[in-house]
Formats: sequence, C-alpha cells, structure tokens
Amino acid sequence: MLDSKYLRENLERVSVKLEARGQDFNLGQFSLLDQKRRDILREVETLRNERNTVSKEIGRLKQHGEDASGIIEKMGAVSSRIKTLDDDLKETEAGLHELLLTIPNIPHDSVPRGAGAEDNPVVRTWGGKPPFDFAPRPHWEIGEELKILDFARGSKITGARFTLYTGLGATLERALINFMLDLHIREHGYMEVLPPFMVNRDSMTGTGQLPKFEEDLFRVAGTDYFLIPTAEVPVTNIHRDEILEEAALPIHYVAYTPCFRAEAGSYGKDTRGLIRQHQFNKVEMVKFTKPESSYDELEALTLNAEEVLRRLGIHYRTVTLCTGDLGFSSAKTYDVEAWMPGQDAYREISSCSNFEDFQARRAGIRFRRSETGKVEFVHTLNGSGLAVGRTVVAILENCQQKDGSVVIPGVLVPYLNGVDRITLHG
RNA sequence: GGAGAGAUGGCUGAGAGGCCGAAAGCGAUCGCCUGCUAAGCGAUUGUACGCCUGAUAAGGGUGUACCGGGGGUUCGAAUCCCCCUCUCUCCGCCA
Repeated sequence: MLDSKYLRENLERVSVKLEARGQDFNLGQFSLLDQKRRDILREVETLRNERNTVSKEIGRLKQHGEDASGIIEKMGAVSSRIKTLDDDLKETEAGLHELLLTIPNIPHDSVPRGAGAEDNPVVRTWGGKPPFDFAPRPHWEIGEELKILDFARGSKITGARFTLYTGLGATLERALINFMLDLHIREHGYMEVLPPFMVNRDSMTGTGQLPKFEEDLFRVAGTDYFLIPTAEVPVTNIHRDEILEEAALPIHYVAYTPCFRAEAGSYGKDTRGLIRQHQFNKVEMVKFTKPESSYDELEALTLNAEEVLRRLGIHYRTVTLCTGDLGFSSAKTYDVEAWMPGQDAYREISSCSNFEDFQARRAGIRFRRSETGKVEFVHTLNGSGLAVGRTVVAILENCQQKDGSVVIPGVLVPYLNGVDRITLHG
C-alpha cells in the first residue's frame, strides 16, 4: 500500500512510475475520494468538538440541578447529523482503502524499464552448462525411471499437479530442506522459524496476496483461513501491528514450509514434471530492515540464495526483473534461474525482493528510531532459498549420468546418510 | 465439543454513564542533587488522522478518534446492551 499523503502530493510522479509497469491505475479516483474524505472529516470533527463541549456543559448544569432540556434537544440534532456524516465517512474511507490496496508498489529507480520476462537483464552468471556426451533427459523421465518420483500416483491420490516422492526421492527432498536451513542458519545468520501453514485474511492482506489475488489461493472450506502460498506470508506477519526497537533490526528469519498455489491462469503451462505444482516445498528467507539499508540487504539476500546453488555446483544466472515483469508488492526483484539441461532452459528457482515499506504499511510493521524517538515503517524483504522441488529438478537434470543414475552433490551426501548416487537398482 | 473467567497505555494494574487519553506502581528518557555506575528529587513518557502556521522542511499550535473487534442505547460510553474474536481454567476427546 502506498502512503496516501505521499500519493496526494506526488500524484503525477507516481503515475509516471506506475505506467512503467504497463498497466493503468485509476489515480484520478484516488484524488476524488481523498478530497471527499477530508471534506467530511473536517465537518464531522467540528461537530464532534461542539458536541463534546456542550455535553460537558450539560453535565455541569445537571449537577447544579438546572434545566438542560433545551440544549439536549439541540444536541440530539447535532448527533444525528454526526451519525449521517460518520456513515458517509466510513463508506468513503472503505472505498479509499480498497483502492489503495489495489495499487501496486512503485518500482525502484534502478529497475530497468521493460515489457516482460524477455527484457530482464542478466546481472550475474555462475558456473557453466555441464557438457553431456548424450542427450540430457528431462527430470520427469529420470525421476520415473529411478522410481523416486511418481506423477501418476500423485494425481490418483489428489489430482493434477500433485506428485508422490518415493524412496531416495523423498529423502533427497528432505536432505535439501535441511541442507538449505543449516546453511542459512549457521553461515548466513538467520533465525529459524516454523510458522503455521494456514493464515487468516488479515495476514494475507498484510503481505499483498489479498484482496487482489484470492483466486490464486486455496481457502479452507468452512473457515476464513487460507493455505499459505509461501512462507513469506506467515513470517512477514510475525511482526504485524508491532513497533520494533531500532536495536532489534535487522531481523533475519528463515523458514521451511510447504506452499500451496491454485495456479489460476497457468493452465497448459509446465504441465509435465515438478516445475509447477499445487503443493511444493520451499525454504524462505525474510528480512525486516531499516529503510536506509534495505537495498544492501537485498544484495546480500540474493547472494545467500545463490550460495545454495554454488554449493550444489549448479550453473545459474541472476536477472533483474524489469518494470513490466515486477510483482505487485515489490519495488525491486532479482530472480535466480538455474540451468535445466533436460529442458534446455533456465528456470526460476529463487525470487528475491525488496518491498520497501509497501508491506510494512499494509501490515503495520514499524520501528522507533532511537535518536529521534519517531516511529517509521520498516522495510521488508524476502527470497527463496530455495524452491526445493525445483532444486530436485536441477540436480536430476544436471547430475544425470549416461547409465541413468544421478550423482548426488558432495555437500548433500551427509544429509542422505552417505548415499552419493541414485541408481536404477535402488 | 461442554462449563466458567477474562481482554485497559512499553509492562503490572485501578476504573463501574459526564471531573478519563485514562489513577498508581514499574520501566524508559532528560534534568537536579550526591566526592565516586546506589539512593533521592523534579519533569517527560502512546498511536493514527485532520486543520492552522512554517519552505510541500525541522518545529510549533489546535482538533478528532482509539481502553480486543464490530454494532446499539444516550445530549454524553473504557464504563450499559447485543454479536464476534482471542486468552486462561476445569471437563470431554485426541497426536
């Protein structure tokens, strides 16, 4: 959510910046409602002031046993006028709030202009495409042949886009979760948290999934709870409606959670394999920082995500999302894309974003600056570290051997109880 | 699932229709005092949104709202009524 005072005073500037996202936003409607709100507010506050003053006078008169019936009657009229205005005000504020919730974040000045994914510039590349003396196969073939991924039974149990992991496949997934958590906890200084996997409407609104993207979420029938689409939601909401001490910042959390996405509007895309599932595992990093350090923290966060792939020895590139590809709540995002030889493509495996104060304003996450005593919004950031299912894909496709086996990256071997290769014969 | 109790400022905790944005204590900050990081004294100590002033600053002035959330009664609600949420205790059930 943008600051309505800032928006009021910088309407033109904001409008130009939002245009770069490639959509039109109704900022004229904002001005209208904002003006209306302030007009009503002025009148109703004046009347309330009158009522407060006169009511005190009534109290005084009654104490002295004097007659107050005349002004009581007069105040009755004032009160009913206040009530009318209050209803008006409530309606206007609700409309204004709703409108503000649908306006996306302003892209940071360093974000390149562009229309879509094809315009995202590469900022870094690590490693190189591994050479193959055979045609590398996609992970769904490898996984089924090794009997570690069972897509048919996954859809039997539940439906399309659900997968059953078996044997070393399940172990590999679990090993990756632990490896990633340990790396971020022990070497990158994050604190592990294990949040609820369902959240309420306020939490979803706080991080920006609601009200605009309800169709992407799974809602639990008979409740107003939603399955989390990412740990970002519960973890960012840890500090919703709190005022933090400046000394507590920055806060770095890391969490493993499953993620549930309805994937509305993605029918026909990535239908094979593990890339696009309704349920997947993810290790997520979340930061709360002071405004002046959030962009340094974003760089560090992105490198923390990249480090996972470096340790696994998987070639990747990092791109900056251009204005046309930038997510709703984000001011700047880096995507880390792992090389997937079986698909002859780079696929997103992590997305690292700085939301500046956009989520903090929605969610009421603030801190008190000690020099001035003033309360300010924190900046929130998050990044996948990494999407676990897609990391399995990257390992299967990059580490596949001519004989059909898959060599486990060295750092994972201890997490797999010494298993260093998954072979056809188990 | 059944029965009961509760939700007040950073914390503890008063309050029972007007004198309450809210006592008191603790904590914190600033100042004073004290020959020494103690004790004492004094002051300050919430958030949001308007309006005025100021340079669309810093600051100042002023008003309104907020005592879990929402609605109602009343000239006037932290206080009365209704609904909801959450917390705690006991019972049942269960991992």
